[in-house]
Amino acid sequence: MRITLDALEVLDAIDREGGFSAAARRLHRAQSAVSYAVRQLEEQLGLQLFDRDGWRAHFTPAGRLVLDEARRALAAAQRVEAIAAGLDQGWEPRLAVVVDAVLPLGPVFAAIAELDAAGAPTRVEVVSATLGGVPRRFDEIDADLMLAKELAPRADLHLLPLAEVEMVLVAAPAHPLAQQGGISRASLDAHRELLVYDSGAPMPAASEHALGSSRRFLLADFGSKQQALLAGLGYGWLPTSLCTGLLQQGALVELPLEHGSRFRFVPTLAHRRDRPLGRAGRALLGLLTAEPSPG
Amino acid sequence: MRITLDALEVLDAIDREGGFSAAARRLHRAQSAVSYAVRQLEEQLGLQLFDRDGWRAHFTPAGRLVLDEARRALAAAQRVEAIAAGLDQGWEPRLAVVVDAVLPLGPVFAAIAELDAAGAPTRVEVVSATLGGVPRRFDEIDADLMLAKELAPRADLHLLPLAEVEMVLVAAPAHPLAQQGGISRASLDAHRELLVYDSGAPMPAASEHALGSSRRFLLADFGSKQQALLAGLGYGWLPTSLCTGLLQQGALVELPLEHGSRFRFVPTLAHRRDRPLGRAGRALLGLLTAEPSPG
DNA sequence: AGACTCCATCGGCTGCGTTGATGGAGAATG
DNA sequence: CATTCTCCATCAACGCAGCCGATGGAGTCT
Repeated sequence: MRITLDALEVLDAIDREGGFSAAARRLHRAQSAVSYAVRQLEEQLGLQLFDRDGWRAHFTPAGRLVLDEARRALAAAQRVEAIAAGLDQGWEPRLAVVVDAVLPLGPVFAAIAELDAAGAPTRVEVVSATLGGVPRRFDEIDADLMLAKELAPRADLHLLPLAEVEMVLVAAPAHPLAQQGGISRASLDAHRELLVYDSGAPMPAASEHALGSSRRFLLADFGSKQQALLAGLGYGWLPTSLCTGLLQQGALVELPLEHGSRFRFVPTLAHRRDRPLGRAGRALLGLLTAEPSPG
Repeated sequence: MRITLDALEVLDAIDREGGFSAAARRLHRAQSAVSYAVRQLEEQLGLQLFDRDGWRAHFTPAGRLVLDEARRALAAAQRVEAIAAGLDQGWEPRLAVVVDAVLPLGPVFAAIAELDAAGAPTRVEVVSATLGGVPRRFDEIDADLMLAKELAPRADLHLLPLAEVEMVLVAAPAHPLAQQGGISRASLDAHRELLVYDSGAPMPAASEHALGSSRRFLLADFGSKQQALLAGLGYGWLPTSLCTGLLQQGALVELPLEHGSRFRFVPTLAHRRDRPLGRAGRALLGLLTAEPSPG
C-alpha cells in the first residue's frame, strides 16, 4: 500500500474547506504540510489532482473522481474504528435477519433505524423470503435472526412468539366472487386461487390454508400477489398489512367466506442457541417483541 | 483518521502468513516492526486483536472481525489507486447502463465480463427497466448508456442501432387459444392479454403492439410475464430470448396469428452527446454493437 | 496601489517507525 | 529429558518522512 489514508483525508478536507490553507486550518497543520501531502499523492497516483492557476487551486475532473473514491476508502477505514469501538461495548459487526414476506417489514426497518440512532456500528442485512425459503435463506446466509410465519421445530433455535398477524381473503371488486353473498369453500373451487410459492423449493408445496381450488396460480412474492389480486386474476389471502389501505379504497374487497374470511397466526422470532446475540441483535429482538405489530 | 492503512495491511499479512515473523518477511520488514505496528493498532482501537499464549499469536474473535472490516478498507484504498491508474489510460471510474428488460441481458453481462478481463477498474452499474421507465431511469441515475426498445427523439442523445430482436406471441399449451388454428385479431379479444407496464408511470400507457383485448393484465416485468404465461393466465408477446427454450420444451406454444405471430424491432443504443464516453464506455459500446445479438 | 489571500518551495528539526539484538516461552527432535 | 528451533516482546539506536515557519510569486479586493 503506497497511498496513505492521511493523504486522502487531506484531499477530503480541501474539498470541504475549499482550499489548501483552509484545509490546513481544519486539520490543525501548517499549510505547507497540505501542499506537501497533495504533491506526494499526485506523484504516487501519477495524476494531476488540482489545477493551479496561480491563485486558488481547483480540483481537476480526474481529481474529483479520485476524491469520490477516496471518500469511500475513508468511510471504510472509519468503519474499522467504529467496529472496534462497538465491539468494546458489545455491538456485533454484522447482524443478518431473514423476514418472511407475509410479515410487515415496516417495524423491522423502524427498529433498525432506532439501532442506527443509538449509534450501533452494526452492518444490518435484511433478507425477505417466503415459506420454506425463510429457514433456507437463514442457513444460507448464516443469519442471526429469523422472523417466520411457521417454523419446523429445530433443536438449535430459540423461539419467541411475535404479535399476531391477520390474513384476509380478498379479491378485486370486479371479480365474480365479489358479487356473491355467503361463499362456501366449494364455490371457491370454480375460481383461481393465487398463491405465493417458494421459488427455491423443487415443487410448490401445498400451503396449509390453500383452499381447494382446482386452478391455482403461483406467484413469487406478495408484491406480485397483491398486483395480481388488484388485476382481478383471482382471489387469495393477503396479510392485513398489505391490504387494509386497498380495502378502504375499495380496490380490493373482503370475500364473505362462510367459515370465516380471516384467520390469524402468531409469527415466530428465532435465533440460534449456540451463538449469543450481540448488543444489536438483543436490541432488535427487544424492539420487535415490544412492538404491538410483529416483524 | 488515527489508524493507518499500513497497520491494516500488516494485519492482513499476519493472517495470510500465519504469524508475525512470516508477515514481516512478506512485508520485507523486521519482525519487531510488525510487533510494533500490531501493538500500536491495538492501542488505537482499544482492543486486543491477538491472543499471545507466549508462542504463536492467534487472532482473537474480535481481531478476526476487525480483520474482516480492515480488508474492505484495504480494497477501497486499492480502488483509489486503480481508479487513478485507470484514469491515466482513459478508463472512467463509473459507467451506468440502463437496459430495457425486453432485451437479453446476457450479452451485456458478457461484455462487462470482457471489460473486467481487460483490467478496467470501472465500476459498472446495470439497471433494468421497462418502457417509459428506461429513459426515466437513465436520467434519474445520470447513466452513460441506454439500451432501449424505442426512444422518443432527444437532441442530447446520440443513437446507434443494435441487432434486431424478435417478439413472439405465445401462450401455455393448455390455454384455449393454443387449441385453435388460425387466430384472428378479433378472436384474441375474448382472452386476457398479459402486458408489461411501467410501474413508475402514472397510468399504464397502451403499448403499440397491445392487441385489442378487452381484458388486459399488467405485470411489472418480463420475468413475471413469463411466469404468468407459463401458468396459463393469458397470452402475450415475449422476446425470443425469453422463450425459445420454453417453446422447444413445449412449456409455451406460439399462437398462429393470421397477420403474423412474430414481429421484429431494432433496439437503440443511446449515449449523451455532451459527455464523451470513457474507455470502458467505448469498449462496451463496441462489444455491444459488434455482438450479433443485441443488448 | 496597497493590502490580502492563496499556494509553492525551502531549510531545519522532531519524532515515528525502522532495524538488529536480546530474552522468554512453547514446539520439535532425538 | 536435553537440545535446538521458532515465535514473539522489548529495548536502544538511528534515519528519514513529514511537520513547521519563513519566504516569495501570483491573483483578488477596495
